[in-house]
Amino acid sequence: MPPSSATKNKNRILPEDGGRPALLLDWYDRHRRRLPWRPPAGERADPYRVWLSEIMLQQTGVKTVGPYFEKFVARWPDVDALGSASLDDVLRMWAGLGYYSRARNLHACAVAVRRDHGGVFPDIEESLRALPGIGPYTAAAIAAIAFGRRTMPVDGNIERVVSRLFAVEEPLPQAKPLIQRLAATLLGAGDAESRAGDVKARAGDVKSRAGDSAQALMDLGSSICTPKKPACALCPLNEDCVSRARGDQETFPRKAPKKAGELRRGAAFVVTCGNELLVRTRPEKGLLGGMTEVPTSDWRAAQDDKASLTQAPVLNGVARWHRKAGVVTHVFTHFPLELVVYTANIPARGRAPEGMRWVPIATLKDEALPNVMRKVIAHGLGE
DNA sequence: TAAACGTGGTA
DNA sequence: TTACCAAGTTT
Repeated sequence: MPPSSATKNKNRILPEDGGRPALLLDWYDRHRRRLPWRPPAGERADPYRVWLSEIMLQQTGVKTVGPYFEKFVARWPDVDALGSASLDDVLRMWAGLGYYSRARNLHACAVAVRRDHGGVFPDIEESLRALPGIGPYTAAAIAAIAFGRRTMPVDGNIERVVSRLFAVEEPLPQAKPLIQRLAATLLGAGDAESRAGDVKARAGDVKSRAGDSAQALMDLGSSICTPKKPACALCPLNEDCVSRARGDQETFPRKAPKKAGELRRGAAFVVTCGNELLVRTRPEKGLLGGMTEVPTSDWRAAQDDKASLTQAPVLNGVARWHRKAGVVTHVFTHFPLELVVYTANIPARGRAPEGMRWVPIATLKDEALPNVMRKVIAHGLGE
């Protein structure tokens, strides 16, 4: 149970919400970060930019996203432009950012907004939630930040802030519904007259400053209420924080440790002919879906180099494989990978094997190459 | 419901 | 260095 502010301080009459929403917004007005997708204080955010940034920011740091966001809005200034682009162009621009299903869903979402919503983002959480790549968090974030709807998106930052503020003992992810309810208490009251679906609701929605409240919690989580060594002395909610009062704030949120994935091994084949490289496109679904790669063997926990070599592409029997010294290592979310690299330089560039193609090495930077493949190619082409 | 899904930063 | 974390969604 959250502490009752009324009982906490008997000498003051506090609002039902304990005054936390006001403290939070006051802090935000003084400390809000300037970010590429944020308009100046007080200005309405562009739904397209909010959506694009929210998709990119899923499990991805602000610093990493910055340059990608700028590239995207420069090339595709609105959702209509993005929906008119080819999926391949979008994947190429996304290469290196990771979680590539996001790029596919991004494109599919832009197409759907054009086709089903007249090129305008719906301003209702439920309709947003129905679009590709938009889950519960992102729907609430867009509704609150771009449209002023009175709803509270809950991301990893807010889970941490709220679980500490109220000392939520239930572990994640079971605690999500409880944290969602507690987080919503940090929204301003809005207009008592407002009702969902009512035209008047907009006035109440805007009054609650839901978007600013959510972003305030996220800024708080990233700069003050950090995972380790939180700067509680600077926190606008510190007097209200249950875990801080007990001194065990760093132990929240409660979470079961996750098991590490098993190392997988395989071989990658860097085949050149003059200034061209042999590549192929991965299947649409699954790991690195739709991205470009050099041919590789399977990646398995129990894989030896000899078995890998038997899976080399067949190049009219002319290929002389050279085992490159060392290995390329890469860590995915759910398993680490170790690839040995074989190279071959063939004299005459015959037809590429089934499902593969030759690309000029000079244009590789324009390919939809995930970072693991950039590492492999750099290793194979290096000294 | 739990596992799949990238990459880079931080301690 | 290992381990965790980052504005989660999909299946």
